[in-house]
Amino acid sequence: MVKIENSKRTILNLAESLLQDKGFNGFSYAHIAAELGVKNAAIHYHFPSKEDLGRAVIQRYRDRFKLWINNTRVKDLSPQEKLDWFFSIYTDMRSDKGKVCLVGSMEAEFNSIPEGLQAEVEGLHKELLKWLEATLSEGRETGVFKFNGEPANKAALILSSVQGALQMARALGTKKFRDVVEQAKLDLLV
Amino acid sequence: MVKIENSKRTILNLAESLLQDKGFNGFSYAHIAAELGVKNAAIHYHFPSKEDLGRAVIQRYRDRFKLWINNTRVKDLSPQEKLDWFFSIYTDMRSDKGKVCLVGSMEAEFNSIPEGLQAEVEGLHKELLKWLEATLSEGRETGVFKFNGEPANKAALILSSVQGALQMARALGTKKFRDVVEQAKLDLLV
DNA sequence: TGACAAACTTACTACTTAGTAAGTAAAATC
DNA sequence: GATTTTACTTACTAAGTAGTAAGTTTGTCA
Repeated sequence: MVKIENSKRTILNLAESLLQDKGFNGFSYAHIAAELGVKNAAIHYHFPSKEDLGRAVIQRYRDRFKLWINNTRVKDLSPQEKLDWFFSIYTDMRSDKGKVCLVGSMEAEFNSIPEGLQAEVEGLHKELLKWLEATLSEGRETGVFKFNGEPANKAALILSSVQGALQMARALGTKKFRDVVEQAKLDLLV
Repeated sequence: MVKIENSKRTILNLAESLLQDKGFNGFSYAHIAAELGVKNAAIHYHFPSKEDLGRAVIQRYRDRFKLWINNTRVKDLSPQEKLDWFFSIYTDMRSDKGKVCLVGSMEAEFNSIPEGLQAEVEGLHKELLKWLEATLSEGRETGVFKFNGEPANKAALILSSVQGALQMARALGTKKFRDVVEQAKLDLLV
């Protein structure tokens, strides 16, 4: 008997990775089991249904994001540094086997995933937007960012564009992703 | 015996719709057959493999886009009108049962679709970008658009953002999609 | 030391998947 | 009018899917 927490965490890690690589309909319990060297039923023991597994992955992601943004390491950064940190999350995904944003992956397949997952995705997306909006707002007030319109709309545009850019990079290469990030920064220049 | 062209076209219409609704891994030959009131094998008669069907959908989409942009209806428009026409394509997708961009849908599942499809998606994405870049270039030269940096990068950002915004709208509603489009226009204002 | 519970395996079910081979009815072509 | 071609249906196959029930091993704790 190995430690509970390790098995469960390893499954979540693999599921998260597969979600961002192949999509929810693109991986199966058999893939996870094979990779871990266990049987299918072992995965069902920890996560009875695929919906349970998907929900757990997103819930963990949400918790992690909340922890990050409330950590002084991020909280005390300047708006520009906060934005750079934000972009670096996506740059890291691109570097990590060309993964895409969890939210984008699930929203592309939104109408063929369980409802419980849809609700979880909605929650995560709102949290990402809210933080980005606050960061853009703070940056404009302190005069380091410049843009027209509502911070909420600018946040929606920037988040959509990095989400889309990670997908674009799969067909057109990493350079295209970097171009989008650079353009997004350029469009905030005072 | 019904007409060849009608059957084939009906299958393509349904497949395109399902691709933009559920994703490549989210629909099956059985779905199409049931909807059309025929048997599975009838679909295989027209498109031997699912890869053949997917390729045909994207090839038709590429042909359609080429026809549109070379038609005087679009070719003779002003840069602003061209951009509005471009955005209207995506607005129409959103109105049509919350569909997403074909390219975004396939790129989200890129690593779990056949290689022949990947190549076709790459081609389509390049064509979309090329046209948008030319339109932005023309608009900046004639003084109706204003932006920093390369037109190619601005095109990549705008295309990524509408692609991402259609996905975002599935979780957060149509208003969010419209907000992104308005912000994109605002960011081009002279 | 014995009961219990955690973390599995074995062995399975019911269903869906893409894909095929052989047959059939009707339309088009010679 | 006979032959061929088109557009299917019928009837499969082999593989993969999520999920379950019952048994087994192994560590923990009273």
